Amino acid sequence: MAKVLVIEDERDLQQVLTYNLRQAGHDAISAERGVEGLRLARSEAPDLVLLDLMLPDLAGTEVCRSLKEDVTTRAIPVVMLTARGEEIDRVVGFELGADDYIVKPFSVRELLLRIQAILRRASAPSDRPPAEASIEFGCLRIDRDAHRVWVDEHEIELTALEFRLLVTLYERRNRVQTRSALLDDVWGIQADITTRTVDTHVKRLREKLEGARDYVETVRGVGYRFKGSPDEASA
Amino acid sequence: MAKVLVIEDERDLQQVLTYNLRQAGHDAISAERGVEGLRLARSEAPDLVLLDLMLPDLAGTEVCRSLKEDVTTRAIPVVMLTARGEEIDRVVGFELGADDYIVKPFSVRELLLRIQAILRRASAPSDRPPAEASIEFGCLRIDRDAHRVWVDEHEIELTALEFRLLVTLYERRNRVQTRSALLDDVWGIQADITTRTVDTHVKRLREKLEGARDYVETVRGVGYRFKGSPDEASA
DNA sequence: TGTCTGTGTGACGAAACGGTGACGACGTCG
DNA sequence: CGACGTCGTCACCGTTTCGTCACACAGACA
Repeated sequence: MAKVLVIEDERDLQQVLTYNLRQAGHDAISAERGVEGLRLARSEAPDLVLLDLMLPDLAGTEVCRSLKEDVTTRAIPVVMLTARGEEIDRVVGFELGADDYIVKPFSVRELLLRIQAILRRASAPSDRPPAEASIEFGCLRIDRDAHRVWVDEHEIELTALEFRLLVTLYERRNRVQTRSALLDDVWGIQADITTRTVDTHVKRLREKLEGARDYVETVRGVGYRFKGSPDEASA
Repeated sequence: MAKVLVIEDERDLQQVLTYNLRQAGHDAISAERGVEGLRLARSEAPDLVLLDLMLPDLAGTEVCRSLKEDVTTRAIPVVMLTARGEEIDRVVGFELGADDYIVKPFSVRELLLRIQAILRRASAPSDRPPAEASIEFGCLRIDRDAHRVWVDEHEIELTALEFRLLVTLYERRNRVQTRSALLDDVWGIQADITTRTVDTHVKRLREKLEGARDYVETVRGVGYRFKGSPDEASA
């Protein structure tokens, strides 16, 4: 399906990862050190990189930065692995350009799902316009780059989390997102969060959305859905 | 019906299981230890493995892992049995590749129902196209992603349960679904539900379906059936 | 036609679900 | 250090949804 480069020094974990990736039909290659990983990333042109943050030589963050600085590897999605102890601020990971972020111990199943999602997002940029930087939707305007949102020409202040929640819902408009799907996509996979937390943040988001609050619909017993415009819905 | 391998060291429980499996028309073989179980799994090619998590020699988790690593046994569905005390995180079970998961004490009937469901799922994965996201059928339109349903261009509001019931019936259109089959597929695995409950929900569904209500037919003495279009029916 | 079994229907109590406000933990910044 | 902002969790409450029951009704069969 796709070629995945695993950069991970712990042998056991590396084995588990490559094994499961191959099980899932992927092509897996691996490196134990950062420099080797960078080399492979350039020569093998993987579709995705799984990167441990703790490596013997280079810090994972450095590897990530390098990957994102190099023109030949810049476009490759990076998924970071971090132990629970070393919890970086999630934002730092995304700042470095990581596309996703997983805290150990994680479930292999969930990891694979995430990889699928990222590959899908990366591989099919054609059927869905590759994330517009600026979104205009009814009375709502979102500037992704600037992380700013306006409702009826008047700016509202969202936290980073609320912003991600809004954008995620918007990107999947007209599709119900279950709470766990949202936890995956917005929070980043950590299952140690109550699903009710999603509700709370939806509430906070709605409050701030004021006149645009009705775009976020509740689907009882299932999850939440961003209401697309009528014509889009029927399309 | 199917060949089931029971790997369970407690004699009593093993007896009960094999007895009931045979009662239900299955072919049951059993092992008391993990290694023996693995051997039988390879030589007997069962259709399903019932695996206790607590075994005298190997841990059930190890057995499961081995089953899933071996090419010849990989495809066999595994159902895990665990005592309530040893509650594993459910995710761990699925990580190991278990297909289902039952906590003791369980009702034999429930176990059998689960086994049925898994066998049904495993036996016919290919004959049916992977579920269309949008369904158009006569005056009925179903959008699975959005969880919305229209009858004659006019949207109707279904509860989550009603939606699942409708989709399930539709997916198996032209085939009668017994009440217990529906309980399995729509309700999940709550065996503690009266079959009459199905009737009630069919009634509620029909009410909301208005002009499309006749798609849901009653087959007296058997169950319910979604009436496919005439040409499909004869196909 | 009468009986018997199986299904439709309406009502009711219990449980589940989601919205909401409050609280404490944590990190940041002045 | 204290004030502030953000986030995760919890408890409460109104509403919806669900499961069950009793009874009416319909089809099968003699």
